[in-house]
Amino acid sequence: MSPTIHDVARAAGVSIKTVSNVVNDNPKVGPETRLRVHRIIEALGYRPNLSARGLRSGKSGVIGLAVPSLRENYFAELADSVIRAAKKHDLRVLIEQTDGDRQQEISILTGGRMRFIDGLLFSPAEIGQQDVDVLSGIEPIVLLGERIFGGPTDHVTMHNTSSAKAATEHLLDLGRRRIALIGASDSADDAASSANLRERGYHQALAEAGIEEDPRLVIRGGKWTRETGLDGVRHFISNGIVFDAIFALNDTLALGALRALVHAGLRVPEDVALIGFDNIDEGSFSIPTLTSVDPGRLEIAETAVDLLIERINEKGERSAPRTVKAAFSIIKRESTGFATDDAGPPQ
Amino acid sequence: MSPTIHDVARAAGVSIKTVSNVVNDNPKVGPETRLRVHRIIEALGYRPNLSARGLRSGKSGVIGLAVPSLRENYFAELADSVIRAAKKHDLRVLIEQTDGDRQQEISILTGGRMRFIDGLLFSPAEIGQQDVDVLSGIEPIVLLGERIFGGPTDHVTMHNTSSAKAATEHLLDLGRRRIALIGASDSADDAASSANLRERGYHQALAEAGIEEDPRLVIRGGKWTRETGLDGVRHFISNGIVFDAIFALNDTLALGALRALVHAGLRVPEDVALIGFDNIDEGSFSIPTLTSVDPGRLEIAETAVDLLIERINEKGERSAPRTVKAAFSIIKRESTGFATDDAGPPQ
DNA sequence: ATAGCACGGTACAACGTTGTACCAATATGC
DNA sequence: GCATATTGGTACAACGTTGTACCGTGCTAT
Repeated sequence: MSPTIHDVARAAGVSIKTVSNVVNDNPKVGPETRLRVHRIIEALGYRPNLSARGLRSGKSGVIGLAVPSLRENYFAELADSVIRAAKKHDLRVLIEQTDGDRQQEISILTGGRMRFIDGLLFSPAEIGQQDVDVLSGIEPIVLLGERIFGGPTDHVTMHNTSSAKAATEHLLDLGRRRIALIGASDSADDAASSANLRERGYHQALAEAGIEEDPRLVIRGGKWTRETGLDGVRHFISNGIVFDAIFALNDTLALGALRALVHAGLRVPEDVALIGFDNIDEGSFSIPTLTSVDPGRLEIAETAVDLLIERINEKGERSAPRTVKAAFSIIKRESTGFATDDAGPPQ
Repeated sequence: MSPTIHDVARAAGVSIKTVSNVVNDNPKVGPETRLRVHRIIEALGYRPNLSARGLRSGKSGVIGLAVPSLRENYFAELADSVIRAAKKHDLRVLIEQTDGDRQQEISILTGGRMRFIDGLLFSPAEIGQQDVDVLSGIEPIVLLGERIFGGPTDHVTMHNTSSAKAATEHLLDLGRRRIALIGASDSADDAASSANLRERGYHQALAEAGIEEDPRLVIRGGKWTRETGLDGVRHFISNGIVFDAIFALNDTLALGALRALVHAGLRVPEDVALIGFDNIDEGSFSIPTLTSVDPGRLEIAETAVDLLIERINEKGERSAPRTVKAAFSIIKRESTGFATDDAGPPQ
């Protein structure tokens, strides 16, 4: 068995509390005692037992991150950013995957699977406004992304509508007029879903430009996968629907669409300009490179961790929930005609 | 505060042990008592405190996974597979990133940062044979990938050499004779590194085919990133080195190379056939889709979790370390001339 | 009738830590 | 020279669980 604080205390001829004080840099211990204890700790290879510490202090030093799947690039990159942000505060991250499944999402929130984490960063995919009550659990939660507004928890999100509007305007600036939208929701119910928020920006931009919309240009339904993007373009082509630009509601859709465009012999950006959303790493290496909305992933991760830590350390009354929106930007690359000679690494 | 086992016991009029027995499906409790306790648990929303349980049982139900970075697709996908495999055994996964940095790798192994995990899956990038001693820590460790052989721990790996040989043979079968290698190591010291093992397979295949090698076709040094792949191809072109195929030692390198090839107006696979290694998701959506060596990621993850669990449950003497190699296969796609009409999702 | 036993349950200690309360010795103030 | 801080330390309880040992009741087998 690994040595405990008792073993160290015995070997050093002091009380266990003194060892504890040394370990925690508690001032109440003289310099030479401190040195002696440190030496014994080193010699024995003592490491505090985090379960015991967690039990005693009520903190484990671990936060949870629940995302649909790490196989979706955006979430892998988000997880990377979260782990880095957490590390700065000496926190570790436990990752759960929900597969975008409502049952699994709820089970994580209620199941107590994560009982010893100090707090949870939760990126919901399916649960929405109607599930607000399951969020009022005990542990601090910070929500990432959309779907639940006015809930009882902090919320870090992005400028979905205005950035989507900016993306559409970028295509309009290129002179495109028949701009397709891929990845729209097939249900208007959940007005706060990413899909519906972003779609709103699309409509706003077109309206302000005085463009008459063709509803056939909007592909609804389907998961935000490459298949959906690919099928969307195929649908346009096989039905003779003409388009000169595509706004895909995330990069994965855009990359799927890109594949179908190339396959069909359409040139990007000459025949069709293409813009995605998320600015995943892959977009700077696709052929052509992909113009995309950068939703501020790094800022989202860092803000979320900061908010969560505040909640964890909050004593007494829980203060009112806050919502933070990260700054966005449009990253212009080859798929809308902007040369990126050197396909450099993303930030 | 959340309710404890004591609250439940008081409300149900039983002892805390009985509640514990109910929670753990211990048989020593009558049906109606069990029902009553269950009801109270439900009503109070009681969830066992995992820190306390962990302290008492010496197990936390959490395993660690240390990888260079989730931003590298292979590791994101590996993490996904590990989380899924762990979930089947009701284990949770805590992820640490080492950034492929030797200091960070060592600090994870020695630092006790992960003190309350039951075991660690460790995917080393920098530490090697010379660091074998830091592995003989207390907690069970299973190594993923290469670099350390004959160490004191279990080891789940892949058929690096024979699969690399098969990859090269695949290119030879297409009639290619000037096969470039991208991603080779610039140090022959660490014979057990993935790079050197795979390179050996390349040489073996060429030798058996009776092909005289041109050392200029081997690009050494650089991280396994898209940039390195891209730079490799640029180097060939700008130096007038002729080649008709590329074996990239991982898919990221291959995708970088692909970008440079397209940029240079070379057709894949007509002018240059291309094969990668890892079979990451992205390869089935690149343009053209990427032929790759599938190293058996799923099998690796599941085997590793199984081995780790065995170690965790092992009592007394630690048995001899084992090494398992997963089965590989060559996934033939467009980059070596195999049509994949429908760019379907990977397994 | 009684030993034996299964059943359903309880009491208590222990896991390894840290907070609270306390204490002894030395230094400080007037 | 005596009260009073200050410093460096100790003892003990408590965090919430589960394993071990135990106990009472009622049933079965002799």
